[in-house]
Amino acid sequence: MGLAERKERDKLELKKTILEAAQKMLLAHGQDGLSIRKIADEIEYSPATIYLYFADKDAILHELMEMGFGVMNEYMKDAFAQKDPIKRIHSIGHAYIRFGLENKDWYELMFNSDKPMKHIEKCCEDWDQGMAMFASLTETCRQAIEMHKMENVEEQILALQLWCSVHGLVNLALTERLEIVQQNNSQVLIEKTLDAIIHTIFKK
Amino acid sequence: MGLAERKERDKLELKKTILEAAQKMLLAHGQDGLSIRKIADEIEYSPATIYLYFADKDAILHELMEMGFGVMNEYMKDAFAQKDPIKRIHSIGHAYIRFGLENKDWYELMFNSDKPMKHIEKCCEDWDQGMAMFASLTETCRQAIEMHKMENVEEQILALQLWCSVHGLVNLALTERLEIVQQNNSQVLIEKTLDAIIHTIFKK
DNA sequence: AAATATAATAAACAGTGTTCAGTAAATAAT
DNA sequence: ATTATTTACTGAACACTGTTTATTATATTT
Repeated sequence: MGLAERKERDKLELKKTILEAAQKMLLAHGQDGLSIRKIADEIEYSPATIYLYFADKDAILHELMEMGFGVMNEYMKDAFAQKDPIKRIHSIGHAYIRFGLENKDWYELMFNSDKPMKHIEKCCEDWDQGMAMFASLTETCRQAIEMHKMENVEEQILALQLWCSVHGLVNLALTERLEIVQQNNSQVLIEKTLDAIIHTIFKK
Repeated sequence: MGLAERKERDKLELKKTILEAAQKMLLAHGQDGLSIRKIADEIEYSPATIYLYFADKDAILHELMEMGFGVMNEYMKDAFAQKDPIKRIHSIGHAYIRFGLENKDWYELMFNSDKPMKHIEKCCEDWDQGMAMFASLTETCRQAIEMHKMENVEEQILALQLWCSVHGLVNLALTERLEIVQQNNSQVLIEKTLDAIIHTIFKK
């Protein structure tokens, strides 16, 4: 059955080509500049062909989202490797923010857009990479709580507290709300705020 | 010149009618379901007419955003009236989150969408209501810092720390990221996280 | 009554996601 | 080798979107 297999490979091949064109467009023109017709144009197929490989646009955005987590993991690798849990939290925060600011379109897809989530609902899938990342953060928080002998602190709540802070910070920055409210150098402002967040939690 | 004035009034009248139809659509079907052609249909004018009253769709979304701040102010009124600055911060946080969760489409427009911001840039206007709200929060932080004799805490940074936390929390909830990561009752989770944020900052 | 200014629009342009009937080519069965 | 069937693909249409422009109808001035 070598023939059937080659066929299968060819199908995957075109699917990959579509996704590559989609990624190129996302990075060049953002989610708004990403259209199925333009993808079709780019890969020199008709728009209808794309629907033989993806259920709809949401499905494409979902796959792009998964690719985005791949990019993010690169940013987070070193941070998660840190031994000391509190230093690790600091590094994770920094890496998270840096990823967000440097990859607006990936970030949008992974943490804001409802379109990949719609696909997840439709197909009864999971937001598994997001869940995995949060689980890792929660585990780091557990270690930090243990190490610092913090009382009455739930690891889940602490993890969420950290996540929503950096998530909010990144979003305010990406949507131009920060620089309008405060003319200061945004980069420095963000840095100082992240430091403040972590310091207030783990102050000695 | 009573006639010219009546004309002027009539122009404002139709502008108001357009905005009312737009608001109705926003609340019924969200920003995606809000189209100029549907507004035109609703008010029984041609789409082109709307462009005699608004430069483009961004201008309409910007006016809606301003209306959104009106709605939000209702939510915040009691909170800002609190005497004790720390209780006030708590109340503001609660009111902010409640507003966000109960008014997804307003919130989106005010704090996430780039379209009203594009209009602000184009017309060299200000995000004045957003700035005013942040200024009030900053002033409350100044009072809290003074009262608690907190050292090495900048009011601006503290205000931003609070804002980005609740902003992040609201966004995670509105985009369905919360309930996926954590199956617990989201409402309770949010409540506990807000309490934790404020407790870690102002712990005795 | 004629000239002018105002208000509204029909129609077009260029784009979007998506569906479906139909075609051409490759494979399978006879 | 010829026919039948499956597979891969597409043209064209549908129902939308924001926006512009030339034109028309109405109202106001002269």
